[in-house]
Amino acid sequence: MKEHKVGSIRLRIDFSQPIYEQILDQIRNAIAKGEIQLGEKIPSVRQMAHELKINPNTVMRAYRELERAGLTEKRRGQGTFITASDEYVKKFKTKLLEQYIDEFLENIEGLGFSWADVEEYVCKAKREGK
Amino acid sequence: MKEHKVGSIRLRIDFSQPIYEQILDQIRNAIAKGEIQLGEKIPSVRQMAHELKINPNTVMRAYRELERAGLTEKRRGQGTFITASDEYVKKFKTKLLEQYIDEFLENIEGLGFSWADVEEYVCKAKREGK
DNA sequence: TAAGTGTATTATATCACTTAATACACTTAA
DNA sequence: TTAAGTGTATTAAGTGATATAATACACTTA
Repeated sequence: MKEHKVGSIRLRIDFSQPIYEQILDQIRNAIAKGEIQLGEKIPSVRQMAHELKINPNTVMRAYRELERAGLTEKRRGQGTFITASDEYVKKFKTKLLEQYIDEFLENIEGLGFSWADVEEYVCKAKREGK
Repeated sequence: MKEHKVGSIRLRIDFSQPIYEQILDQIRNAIAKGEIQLGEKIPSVRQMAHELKINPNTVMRAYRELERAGLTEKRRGQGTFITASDEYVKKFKTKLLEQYIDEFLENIEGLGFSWADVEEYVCKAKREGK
């Protein structure tokens, strides 16, 4: 449960999930939230590995997935950069939201709650969360 | 992605998750949905293992977790039974719902959508889902 | 007593994840 | 040209979770 700041990126790594997945998720979310500027260079594989005290291969895997998602672009000898498309990030955020919603609806489906019940609990959770 | 019917329980087992977790989740949900009667005897470890063509130890693990969650009660020489408390199931369902809601809110937090936006997408997903 | 329960143990196999060491290709700046 | 810093690739090994296998024990019921 350590909190690191690598470059402009805040990362919380624990043992709940694979490390590469945590890095992937958190950078992805940071992009969606606008915490990382479009076009910005993110820390190199080696620097990230060094600061998080993990293996470069693990960072590599996270970065590879980021590129597969179309969120970053790598330039040999220069580094890894956030894909500079506002439009794409917007689409990506929407896709993320819809994915989370589908997952949520699937989870609660058949639990026997009316939608009014669900809404009430959501409101309660929102009040308590903040 | 095979569909089995063991006793009164429908089970879909695939390779997306650990087998014991799928059994656990699906029996838990079946209880919450009322698809399994309270007090009912569920298939024995051996029968379940035989029908799903998996190892008894794997079934055991699922059943152990079910008991840890307070949903079942085992009687040596007799079998495993659903805990006969309507009240407890009700509490359990509420806890499940709240857990799913928390997870959902945490996921979408900071994506930059207003709550009105989220509600709109939820409505859309509900229409398309059914 | 026999058959059917849950339980426990030990051993083995497989896979995902992670680390480690090393080498190569490319870019930039001194 | 050279050195340092990039991403990339490969091979090997270690670890833990998951699953299987074989076997034995304790209990309940018919």
